[in-house]
This record gives sequence, structure tokens and C-alpha cells, in this order.
Amino acid sequence: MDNTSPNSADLEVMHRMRMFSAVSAVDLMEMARHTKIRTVPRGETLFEMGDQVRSFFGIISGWVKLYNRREDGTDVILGTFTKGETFAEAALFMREAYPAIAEAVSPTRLIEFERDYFADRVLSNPIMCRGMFASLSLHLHRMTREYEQLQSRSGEQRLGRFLLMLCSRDDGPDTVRLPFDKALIAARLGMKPETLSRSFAKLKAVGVNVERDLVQVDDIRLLEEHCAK
Amino acid sequence: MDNTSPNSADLEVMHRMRMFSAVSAVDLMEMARHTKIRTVPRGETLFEMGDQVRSFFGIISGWVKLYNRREDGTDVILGTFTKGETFAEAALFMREAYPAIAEAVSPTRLIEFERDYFADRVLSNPIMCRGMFASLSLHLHRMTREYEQLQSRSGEQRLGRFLLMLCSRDDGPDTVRLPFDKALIAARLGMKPETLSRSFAKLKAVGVNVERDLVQVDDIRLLEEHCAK
DNA sequence: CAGTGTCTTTGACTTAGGTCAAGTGTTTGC
DNA sequence: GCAAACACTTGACCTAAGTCAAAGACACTG
Repeated sequence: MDNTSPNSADLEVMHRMRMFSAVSAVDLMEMARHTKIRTVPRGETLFEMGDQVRSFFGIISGWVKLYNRREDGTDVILGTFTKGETFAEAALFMREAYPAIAEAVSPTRLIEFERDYFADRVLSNPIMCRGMFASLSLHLHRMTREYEQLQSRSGEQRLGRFLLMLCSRDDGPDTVRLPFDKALIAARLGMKPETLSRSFAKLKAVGVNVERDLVQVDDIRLLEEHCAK
Repeated sequence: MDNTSPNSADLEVMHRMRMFSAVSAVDLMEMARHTKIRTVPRGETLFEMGDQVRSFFGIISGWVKLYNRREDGTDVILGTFTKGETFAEAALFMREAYPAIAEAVSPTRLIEFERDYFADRVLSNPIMCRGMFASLSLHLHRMTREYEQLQSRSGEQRLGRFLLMLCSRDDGPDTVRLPFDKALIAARLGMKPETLSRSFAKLKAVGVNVERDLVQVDDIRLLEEHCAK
């Protein structure tokens, strides 16, 4: 299933990526000819820290984690990405190597954009430049929010926020499925698995119940309130 | 001293900013005509969170802090910037408001770049686009490193790293002047002033001695070693 | 030069979260 | 179907950093 070209559903998703949202349908199809679709199993590495930059990626479905491995072997999760999101664009204009590792954490379908083609393509087209700026700004803004949260919210609150991001409704009750295992969620939120467990336990008090990878939120507003303060 | 135009020394510094480093001298002078030089005292606010975006900035001399104020009144420092650095470029292509507050923390001379002129200017010029990508990538990369450090290094190590950034040599002994007060350094490093004091005290053991705003580092390599592990 | 305010340090205490170790299920493989 | 491996939880304990309070140390004011 590897190395095929994008179908129309893929193009659909690609068009919803910030980078391409202002690009015309014609240009999009032209560009799509220079991409490949990759379907990778859980656990597959897309690039290693230090690899020569060849491409950046967009996700059609599934989840990818971006992380750094420290000398002592511990990992720092820099972000998790899913459908409609791009990652490693910042590497497009770097002559150096990827500064992080990317690994699929669930079976994932993604579009791979070759650097050489896209670097030119983006630079010669103001609409693409704008899209690229939007993408990078979004990543920067997200990273900033993560930094802020790590600094000023408790583990319990960060977990609450994470659950709220997964909810599809914005009030009342909702049930969400955790997109990857709890050890990764813990790392993603900057805590140890033990602390995650205890945080889940504490959230029971505001109507959050976990059963395997299914989380029942009784009252979204209540949870929001609990995590905001 | 406000609202004058850039002199040749200013142009010199401007040219060393990532955004403009590949821009020709002719273009630079042309662009400089659309900037203003501002000289602001310590404590002056350049923009507030929520202000309509009008400009981004480059620093000729002095220091600026970028921060968010939370509902509870506490500040989260997102970064500190000095000579040769630009900030708020990400806002160039946002129709919305600034997402943070910028305040001079020492007397500061800066170049103000008007958004309307520069947005067009950047988009119509691949060299400028490249510069802008480089700037944004740098900010993203920095933010990532800050996040990583906050997550996996102790306060003492973060302080050590900060001091090393200020050193001008890369081995042997060195003396550095702290660029702003200790309360801000603490916030910048994600800790309380009390913890900063205690961290300084601990660093005495690896040959770091503080006297007011002067820090004597006996052996840079030793400090590096101490903060790396 | 005393007096007031700001910045910084120090001390005593609390607490969130990490660590280590032992359990409980659940899945996987033979 | 049983054992081994894995994923998660729970408990007991420890430690880095936060909190609160007080005391020094300058620096500016009148």
C-alpha cells in the first residue's frame, strides 16, 4: 500500500491543511503529482533526529508523535499530530538535519512532500508562502501554548485540557476514545504514567470516567471550568 | 529621540537579522525608509495582548520581554530578545491581534517595521520569504528547546544554561553582567525568585559566584558539563 | 543621614509530582 | 489453555520547587 498517489479523498484532506487552504484546485492537483501517499503501521519511524531533510509530511488519518531523545534515553514529546495537520515544514528551508524524531503511533496514512520540489514551488508562489507562514505561525503558537501550560497548570488541568481537545461537542456530556496509549499521553502532557493515573482518578470528582481507552465526560462545561482557573 | 530613521549603524544591525541577512544593500536601504527607529525607556510597553497588529520589531540594543498575563495576574515569560533579534514577525500575516505583551526591560533602541508595507514586500520577494521562514523556524526551534528544558532539566541546570548563553567565551573563566533583574530571570527560567537564589547558591559548588548583577564563572567547561547531564 | 521602598536572600514548612515496588488485569504466543 | 509479556494502577516514600514570612542590602528621598 506504499508509494501510491493521492486519491480525491486525500486531496480533500490536503486542501484543508493550512498550508494549502488558499491554493487553487488546479494547482493542488498539479502539486499532488509530486507527492506520495504512505501507509505506515504503528511504530514506524518516518525520520530520525539527524537524518538529512528530504520531505515534510501531511496526515490523512492516524497519529504521529514528534519527539527528542535525550542522552539519558528519556523522550521529550514535542507534539502529536493527526488528520489535516502537517509537520516538519520548518525543515523545508533548513539545509541541516531534522531536529527531532517522527514516529507513527497508530496505523497512519500520510502524504509525503519532497523538499526540493516544494521549496521552489512555495518560494515562487505568494499564495503558498502565505500558507507556509500560516502553518509555521500555528506551530509556533501551539508550542507557546504548550509551554505556558506546562509552566502554569497542574498535571490534572493539562489532562483535562487534553480531553477537552478530543471532545467533539462543546457542552453537555461526551465520550472520547484515547488516540494512543496512556504512557504516551503522559509523556505528551509532561508527566509520568503514574501521575497520569492519579490525575485521571482526581478527575472522577468532576465527572470524568475512564474505562480502558474510553473516557466518559459527564459535563464538558464543568470540566472546562475545572481546568481553566 | 523617537521616530527618527535608521542610521548606518542601525542598518548594520538590521542586516545581521535573520530576516534580512540575504537582502541586498540597495533593498535594505529602500526598506529602511519604511521603518522608524524608536528609543524606549525601561518599562515601556510596545504592544499589549489583544492590540491590533500594526508592526513587528527588530532590536538594535537593549532587551525586550514577551509575555502573557494570566487571569490570576501571574505572568508567563515567552522569551527575551536582544540586539540583532526580531520579534512578533509571526503577527505579520495574522489578521488578528497580538497574542502576547511586549515590554522593554532595559532602555532599548529598536526598529519598527510597519505590517502593511512589509507584508507585501515579503510576499513579493522570494529572498525576503526565505528570510521570514528562517526567522519563524528559529523562533519555533527556540521555543521547542525552551519547552524541552522546562520539561527535563532542573532549575539549577536551566540557570546554568542561561548563564552560558550570556558568556562570550567558550572555555576558561568569564564574567557576565545579568541583563535584567533577578525576578525576571527567574520568570524567564520558569521558577520563583526564591528558587533562583537557591539555584545560584548551588552553582557556587561549580565555580559560579554572583555579586549584584555580576556573575563570575570560573570554568565554562565545568559549568557546561554540570548542566548537560 | 535617617527613613522608606525595592530587590534579594534565607529559613521553615507544604505540596505536586517523581521513584520504586508490588499488584491487577489483558493480550499474545506457544 | 497456560505462561509470559505488557499496560495500567496503587501504595509508600522522597525530593525539587512553591509558599509564606522575615531579615538584609542597597538605593533613592526628603
